[in-house]
Amino acid sequence: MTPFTARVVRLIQGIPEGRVMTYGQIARRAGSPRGARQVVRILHAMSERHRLPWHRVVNARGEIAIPDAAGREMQAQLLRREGVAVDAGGRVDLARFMHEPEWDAGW
DNA sequence: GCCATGGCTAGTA
DNA sequence: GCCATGGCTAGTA
Repeated sequence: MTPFTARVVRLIQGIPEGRVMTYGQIARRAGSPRGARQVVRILHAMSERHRLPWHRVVNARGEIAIPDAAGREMQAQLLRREGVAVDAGGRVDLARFMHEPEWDAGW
């Protein structure tokens, strides 16, 4: 695991219940302002092994961005279960639910 | 080294 | 257009 990957993992692990972060926001906090797509990759590769709350990551517009319908539905359920309002279009109000970590992953 | 990958995104038209 | 990875390949040693 590279240092960048480790920082991304820690940031995602630090998202509390009932809050979300965006791909780009995580990339910025991990020191790679335009690395949003790397966050996608890491989510795929590391979610299981590192017990990442993958469902707390949405795109810059607050939308659930999983390709297949079943996955989108599952993410919406997981979020609602912890108190995040997801509208019919699969959108979350970032003004209400976005998590801003106190710390930038140390680098 | 090269190249595909990927659930993106800032900022035009 | 961006860019960090992993896998594969040509082509040296």
